[in-house]
Amino acid sequence: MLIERFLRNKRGVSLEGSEVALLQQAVAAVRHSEPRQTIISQGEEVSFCTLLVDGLMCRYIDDPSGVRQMVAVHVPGDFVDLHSFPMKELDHSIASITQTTYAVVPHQSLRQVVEGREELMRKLWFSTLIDASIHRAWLFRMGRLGALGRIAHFLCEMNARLESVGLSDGRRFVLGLTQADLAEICGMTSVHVNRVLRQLRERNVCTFRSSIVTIESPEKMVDIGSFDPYYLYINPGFGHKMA
Amino acid sequence: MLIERFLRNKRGVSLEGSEVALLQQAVAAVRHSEPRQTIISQGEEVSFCTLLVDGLMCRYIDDPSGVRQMVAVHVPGDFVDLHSFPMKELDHSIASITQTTYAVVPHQSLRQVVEGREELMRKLWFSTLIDASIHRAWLFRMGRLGALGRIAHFLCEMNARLESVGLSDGRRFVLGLTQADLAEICGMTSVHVNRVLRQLRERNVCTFRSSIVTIESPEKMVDIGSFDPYYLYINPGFGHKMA
DNA sequence: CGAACGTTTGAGATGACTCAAGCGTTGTGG
DNA sequence: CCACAACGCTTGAGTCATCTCAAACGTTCG
Repeated sequence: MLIERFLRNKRGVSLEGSEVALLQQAVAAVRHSEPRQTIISQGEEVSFCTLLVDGLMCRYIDDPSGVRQMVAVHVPGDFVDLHSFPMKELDHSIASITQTTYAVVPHQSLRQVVEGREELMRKLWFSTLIDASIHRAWLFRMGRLGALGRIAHFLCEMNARLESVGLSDGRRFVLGLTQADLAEICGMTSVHVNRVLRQLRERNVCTFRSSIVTIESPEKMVDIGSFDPYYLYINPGFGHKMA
Repeated sequence: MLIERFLRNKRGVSLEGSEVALLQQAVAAVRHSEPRQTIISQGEEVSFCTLLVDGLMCRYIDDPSGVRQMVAVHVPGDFVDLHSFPMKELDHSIASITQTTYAVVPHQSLRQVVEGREELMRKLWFSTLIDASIHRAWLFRMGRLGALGRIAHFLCEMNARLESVGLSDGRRFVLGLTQADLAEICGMTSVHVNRVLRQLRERNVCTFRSSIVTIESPEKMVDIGSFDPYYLYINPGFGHKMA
């Protein structure tokens, strides 16, 4: 069940059994990566897409001076670079953060799968647009929130996204990021990330220790981060998914 | 020729004459707006897309406290909310900045147009992915550049995008934004935007007066803004488009 | 045990913000 | 045709958030 998490619990879209089967068949290989490996470099021409099955990946742009800015973090079930299917080349790089397992789906196979299936193509398109929506929320975060708000907003997002694929209980989850990673995500220095995390801890809002995030006060978190999960297009009823 | 600028000079994609005609026929109405009008509000269910023909529009997210963060600026030829076609609802609002002319394209018509035309659908998809790519560049801008760099980067982007649709000569263009708009785009205050613009002027890099931007030193601009236009997916050979 | 890595803390520098006031231009009504 | 309101731009002074540089600490792993 490599792709069972893909588009799971997303509002406005839902894969049918036959579509899941088709995508499953399009998987050419399953691979593993060590932490902190570059999977695809900016500008490379790519002929396949990467579906993250386990672990965390990120997408980043580097500065001429060598500092990176992460532009996306991916959780299991994300089609990390589905946009390479229509685009062929990427404007950024992709790397693993933790150890990962991922499925490789050749563009060629995708082309066959969507042939004559506009509805499925629309769903794939939709999936890339959620990524764009997340980009916009990140822009809001960077533009309008201070350091405390940025970290809180990001952790709220991770909580919501992981919960929707069954990897958070809504308050506690494993997040294999370092403080330096958080800095690259939120556009700040790791020193300042450290101070902000301490504040969240001292205010009994949230703790982040050895890769485990515990949200003590979801209300305060949401408030500090001005977080509204609307942009994630998560089905509000996803808790009752078996109904 | 309402849509003649759409996807013009973009690398990796090019509309055929028949496709242009089809899209043209899908236009249900042409409308005008005054400056500073909300066109679509966040959360609204939409049944049509907006193709900007003339003027500037923006997309923004507002803060609970009422401050806006712009997440996109659109120039003529942009399909402002093509993503509403697969998504149906928007996670942000859309507003005009200047007076605008835009074409209204019902989702229904688009559905008919793409039916059985996967290649055209792929091109539309591509177009929404360029927006996502621009979002990522904005994230880089916000996360890694200081105030001076942010303004320079943004003006470089506008220059490149406007040039690709014939609205900049490569150094000089009309940009109907106020300093307060620039602040909302770059995540800073308008007071500070003002000081940064003065710096660019005093260093003979760029001037921005009464809606006219003049880039005196493209080299310095690119350098200050760490600008690499790769992410815009503009055809490098677009100057020779008639060849 | 030592190296490598991530975290923590401090002190000082600086970039960007806030508040506040003045200026210039444009458009409108008397 | 003038006066004034509205809006956007400009500038100054003081404050605060975040960064930089630097050092020390803890843990993990070979």
